[in-house]
Amino acid sequence: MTQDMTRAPSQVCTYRRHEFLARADERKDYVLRIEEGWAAQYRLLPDGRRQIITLFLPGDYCEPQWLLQGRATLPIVALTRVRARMLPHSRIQARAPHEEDSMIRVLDAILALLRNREKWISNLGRMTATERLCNLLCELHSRLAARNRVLQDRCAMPLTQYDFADIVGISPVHVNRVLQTLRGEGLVDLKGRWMQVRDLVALKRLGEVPLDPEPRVPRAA
Amino acid sequence: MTQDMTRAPSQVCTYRRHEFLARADERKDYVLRIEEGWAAQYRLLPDGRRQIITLFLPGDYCEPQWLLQGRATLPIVALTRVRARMLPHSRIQARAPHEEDSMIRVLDAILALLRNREKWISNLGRMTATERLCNLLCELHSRLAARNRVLQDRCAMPLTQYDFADIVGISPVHVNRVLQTLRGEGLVDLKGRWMQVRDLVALKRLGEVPLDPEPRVPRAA
DNA sequence: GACCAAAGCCAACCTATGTGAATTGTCCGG
DNA sequence: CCGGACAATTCACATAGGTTGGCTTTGGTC
Repeated sequence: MTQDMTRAPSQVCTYRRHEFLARADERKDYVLRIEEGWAAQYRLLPDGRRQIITLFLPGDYCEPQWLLQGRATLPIVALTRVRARMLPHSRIQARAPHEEDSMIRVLDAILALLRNREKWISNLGRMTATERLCNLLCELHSRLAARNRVLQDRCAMPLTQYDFADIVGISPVHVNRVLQTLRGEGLVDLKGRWMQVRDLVALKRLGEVPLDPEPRVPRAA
Repeated sequence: MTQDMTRAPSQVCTYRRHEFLARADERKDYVLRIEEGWAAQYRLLPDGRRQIITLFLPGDYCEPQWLLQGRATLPIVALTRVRARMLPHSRIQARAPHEEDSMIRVLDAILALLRNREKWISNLGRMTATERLCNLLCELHSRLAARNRVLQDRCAMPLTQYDFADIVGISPVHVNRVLQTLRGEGLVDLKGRWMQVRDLVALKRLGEVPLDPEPRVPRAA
């Protein structure tokens, strides 16, 4: 369980669209690293309203906190066909700090999640529908770019308008309205599972993507 | 720096209302444990819109992730007079796992934050103003109860209606409307920095506080 | 015990976004 | 090439919640 465990090629698993990578409260003695495809973690209200909490893209660790808590808290569903690598906890712990899939890297991923949620919370709480969508598109664009998955100004965009709705907390109909406008103004074009970003700067401006991350005085002061 | 460092009584600091416990991007080589008072972490949009991301109550570690990232990401402001204990990283690392303020405890706090944000995201994204407020009130009630700060059905409630607004993402005026209704229906009474919970069950029901945490089939399936 | 600022409250009006339901487009397997 | 299912689009109408502005109460301070 030392040499073999840490050297052996880790297991690869695949999921079809709509298949679960995790269910709520399931035990997990591994962490996934997504190689291909998209997945979403969500919460469901009793009456069927759904809110997507996290998006997992290629290269992301899917639920790094499984390492620490040993179980899933929310369901995770594949939005496309997904290929992922299973990284058993033991394997991660055996890695040297600088190596791929080491403890440090996974902890870092947890911190990144935490910070991303700060952003999502302020999006949902304080931004308009248009701002939220632009902000999301910018986020996806930059995450994909960081993984070399943007060619020219085009990248894959497997999310349906229903998915968008469940991420930015608006209705599917309104998603459609906003996307039409953005398309009309020549900012982005979503068509057939692909996104073409025509004016990234304008998109960032609309999405309030922080150019100056400096805080001001709080309202109360 | 071994014996002395880990045994010496850690430094206590106090902040007045509206004073900063942290500013964005400040270096932090300690974690705070709130002993008394409330604090809030927030994001500010360029035009002044504010969204509170985290509330820190007595007993909470204020920004456990400072341990891992060594710096603050967002400003934290005192909502009341606050007394907090400074726990230097070195001190935390020197603790045995079962002790107070050990590494494990702090990591646990990070995970708790992560999970709490899942809830806040789904609140903001998919619940109505009334649901959000009820849910928040339930959360605060239970967090205070866990720290033995609820007597009978009363507890301190230092948040102003502006604060509520910036937490649940609605306008202060609407906070007022909703609170009036809740008061009128005999569910809760917010008056002069105190909250009296008159019907906790009804409050939880309105706030969608999960009675069955089981997930259903996602919309897409 | 008067004063001031902050917090709470209220009403009239307005708009961003939701809802319901029907129509069209697209893709995939047989 | 056809049928079915899902996705996108449209439209008419409804409403939750935002905004503005003014008034009142509260609580802390000198």
